Amino acid sequence: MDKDLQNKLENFPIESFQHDLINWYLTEKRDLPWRRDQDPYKVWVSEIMLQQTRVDTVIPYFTSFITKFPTIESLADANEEEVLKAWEGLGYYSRVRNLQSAVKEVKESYGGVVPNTPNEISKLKGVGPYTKGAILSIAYNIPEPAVDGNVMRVLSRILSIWEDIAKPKARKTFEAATYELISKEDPSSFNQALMELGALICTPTSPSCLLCPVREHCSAFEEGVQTELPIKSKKKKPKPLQMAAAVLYDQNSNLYIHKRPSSGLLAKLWEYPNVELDVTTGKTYREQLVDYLQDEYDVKVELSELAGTVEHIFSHLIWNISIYFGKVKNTPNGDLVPVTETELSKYAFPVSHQKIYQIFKESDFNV
DNA sequence: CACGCGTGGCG
DNA sequence: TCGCCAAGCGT
Repeated sequence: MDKDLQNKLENFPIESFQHDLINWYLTEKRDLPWRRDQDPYKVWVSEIMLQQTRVDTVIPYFTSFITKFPTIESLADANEEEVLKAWEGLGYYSRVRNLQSAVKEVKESYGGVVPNTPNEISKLKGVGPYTKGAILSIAYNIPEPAVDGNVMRVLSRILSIWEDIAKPKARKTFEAATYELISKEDPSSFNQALMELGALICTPTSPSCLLCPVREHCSAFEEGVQTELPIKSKKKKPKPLQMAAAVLYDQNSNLYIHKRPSSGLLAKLWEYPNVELDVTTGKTYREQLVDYLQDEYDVKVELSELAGTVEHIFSHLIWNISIYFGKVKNTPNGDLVPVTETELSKYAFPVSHQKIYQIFKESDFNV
């Protein structure tokens, strides 16, 4: 461990800090659906959903997901399409594909019981250092660090750690500190309390230090630098791409959709056929889309004029999608699947493609 | 290590 | 309007 940090921890009133933090948590913690019991499966599902996702967003998804898949076994045996549908709109879809894969592994190799050792649980797909510590501490009361963005922010202030928390190696520093600070009597409450404090009091831009149960232990507050911490380097801007998408239909009122590849962006989700446009050619977007539909799906179409646009912002890129409608003139190849509008609700789409369908539905375009 | 990987909310 | 997210993980 860093010598300076070691020095800070030696002079830190650990027991008093634990006591003040945990007592605050036990009094003030929110009544969240995944805190009703310590079922390791439910703790696991909640931790995966909460990765990079707000509590308010997760709550309805968690409730309905647990209703649909109440146990390890039910999720392991579930149809993949149905599982993706339950995640539709939550984002980071590899989370749920990895979760189902890991749950199958638990069913087959661990008798359906979530393992309770760091080694075994780390081998499960989608369970990284944070989720490992969260499940072990919250479900099994094992004193392992669960270092997320909240914990790094809170501890960077408490201990005045000026390390860039955007760098992967910073997590090591905070794990080392947490090993020293964590309550051996109640590691579950301790870890959750750090995160709860980060969510409710020790917030990123304007922390409520006057309400903080541990401000007398906080180095940054003492120095008046709480808003300078944590140090976090900037991410780079997403790169904009021009896209065109087609809502295709036939004389039987079928719509034509395509399943995305099993890896990469929005893997295994469904979409309306679309193509990235080359803005350097002389061809119009509409012409490029017609050519693409012919080349990719062997389909001839009668395409409308521009019907609308949809923007889809990812963390690393932006799709600017121009929307067209089109009647198919022949039967497309098997990569384009005809479905009725009723059947659409069984397929999981990214939000941008739900918006594309909305534009189609709300238009006065007659199918 | 750097980057790919979603989405909706907020100051 | 727009940057910055919010309980990260896989490669």
